[in-house]
Amino acid sequence: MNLKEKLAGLNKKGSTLTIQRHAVLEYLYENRTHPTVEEIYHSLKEKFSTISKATVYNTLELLKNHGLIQEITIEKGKLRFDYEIKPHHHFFCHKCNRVYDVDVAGCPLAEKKMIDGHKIEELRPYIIGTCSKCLQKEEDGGIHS
Amino acid sequence: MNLKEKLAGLNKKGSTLTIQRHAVLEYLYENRTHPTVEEIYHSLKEKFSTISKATVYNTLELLKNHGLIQEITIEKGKLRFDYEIKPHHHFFCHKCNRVYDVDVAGCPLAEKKMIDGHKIEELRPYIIGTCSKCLQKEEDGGIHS
DNA sequence: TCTTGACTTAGAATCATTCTAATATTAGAT
DNA sequence: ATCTAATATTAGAATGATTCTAAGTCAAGA
Repeated sequence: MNLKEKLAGLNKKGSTLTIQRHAVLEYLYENRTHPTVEEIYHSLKEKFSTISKATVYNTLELLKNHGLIQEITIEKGKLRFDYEIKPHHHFFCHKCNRVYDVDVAGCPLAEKKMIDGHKIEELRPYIIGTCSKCLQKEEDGGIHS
Repeated sequence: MNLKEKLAGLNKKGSTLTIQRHAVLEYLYENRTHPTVEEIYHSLKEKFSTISKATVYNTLELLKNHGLIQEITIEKGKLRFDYEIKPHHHFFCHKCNRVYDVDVAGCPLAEKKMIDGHKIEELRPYIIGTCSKCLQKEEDGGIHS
């Protein structure tokens, strides 16, 4: 879904499209790095010097509840958000704390609505490890040590 | 792996098996409800009135690093832990905040060591939704309303 | 234009986690 | 058994993320 559609989606669902909400969604549209709330807030603060953290949190919660963005709980103690809502896996590098999108075909849960009598509403397939960049660094270090 | 094996495992890996560490691991062995740190601490506090939260956190971190327990980041803002380390999916009910174990056969990541050049060290397959108990409650409510 | 409800704001409050510095315990050497 | 150095535990302070609060602002419809 493109940015305009999502912005329009907000209105349709009975929520006002304020300048702050526009800014948050636009930020996520332009930054596909799975930013933390702090990163989003800090960046928006430069454009809108009076924007409040509460507004950022409220907006992210609203967008999430409208199904327009995705919440990521891959890293302990802090939230990240993703503009992309199509189901996909996330890879978290515990060395550099980056989050990567990865495509994994053939997930047996992809089409399931229920499991063990529980209603499935969202999948959060997370993978933890060391990313290619960090592996490369370790290798470079290894050669000279 | 049974409790004795895990307790012995600690020693083998060069860590002292203190009474506190024993208590934490035993608590997880006996409580397979994926308890939060607060729940673990609160319960142990009744037996060991002087146990410190720092010790609980340190011990959980140690056990996790020794590969004896599993950390769960399914719920925003707080950690949970699982005695069971065999790969399995977790289901989080956002109505009652319970975490369930679920078995999902045929995960295409099960045997993979690498993905997109990243080294896979741990899988955290999380599912969010409404659990059977909460679905039942909603239904009961619906009948009478 | 007025009113009402929705939205934003700054900062306080809360909650989870980590840090700190002092004390206690352990394992290994004597 | 005693000593010692390293390791572990403790209480409470500090930090960091998130939520709450109360006051002020804005927006859409009468």
